[in-house]
Amino acid sequence: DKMPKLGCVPDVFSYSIYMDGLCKKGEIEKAIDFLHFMISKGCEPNVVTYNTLIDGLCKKGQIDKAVSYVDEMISKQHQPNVITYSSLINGLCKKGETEKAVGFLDDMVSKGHQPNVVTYNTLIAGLCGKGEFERAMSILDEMLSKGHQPDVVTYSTLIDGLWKNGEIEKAMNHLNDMISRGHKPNAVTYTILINGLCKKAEIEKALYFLDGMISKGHQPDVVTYSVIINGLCKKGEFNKAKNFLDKMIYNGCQPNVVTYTTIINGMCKKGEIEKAM
RNA sequence: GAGCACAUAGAGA
Repeated sequence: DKMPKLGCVPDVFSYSIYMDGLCKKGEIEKAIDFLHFMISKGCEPNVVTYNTLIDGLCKKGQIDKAVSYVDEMISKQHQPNVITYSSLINGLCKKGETEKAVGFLDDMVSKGHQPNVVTYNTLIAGLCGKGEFERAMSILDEMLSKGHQPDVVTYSTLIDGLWKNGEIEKAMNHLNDMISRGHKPNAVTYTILINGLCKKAEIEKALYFLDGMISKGHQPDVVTYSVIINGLCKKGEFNKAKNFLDKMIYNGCQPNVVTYTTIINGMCKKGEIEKAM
């Protein structure tokens, strides 16, 4: 609102950034109104503007509406790109509609759009989340055969999915595979492994991996700490859990609502209501 | 010469 008074007018970047803000807040109705608003101000939305809105709709599960905006952008001569398709595929995956998501991938290929590593990762994550590992692996094969190198996200996704499905051997095979291919685990990869070990109550090993990640220069974040605190609480080791809470704060990592809920719940489940208070 | 404008993996209940 103030921009014109300051002698400049918002351009498509400004509008798209604001649009993204509305979408990230989940205010999708406002985002749709905003699309019309910017047009009324004489600013034509571009591919990024549409992608932003389409992703917002997809994240709300409104795939059909998202597709209608794909049609609209096409009618305005804005061709959907790999990000548009990735958003749609992600939306379908998050709804568990992996069948359709695979269909969209085939669709985009047949229309001459090349999926990239994010598109593939999105689909692999969706398939892993549904326990459809066979299909996830066939997508992995497809990306390899097309010359797309899996990245740390691809591998982390597979490791997490397989481990949570009890296929720890296979998960570790992928870990070794990624390392031998020259991809280093990052903080998320380490956290996935630490979580897997904590869930098996193997805290010692988990802490060994924690040391490993720190020595490789990856700082544990609020998720890493929360995972460990959860593992300790589930074993009733509240003093150690409290030590980690202190340690994370000391290390400049702010506990969040999940961290505290983890501790409070852990204590309450073990009848330690006083401590929780 | 200025804008990290949009998509993917990890925690509790």
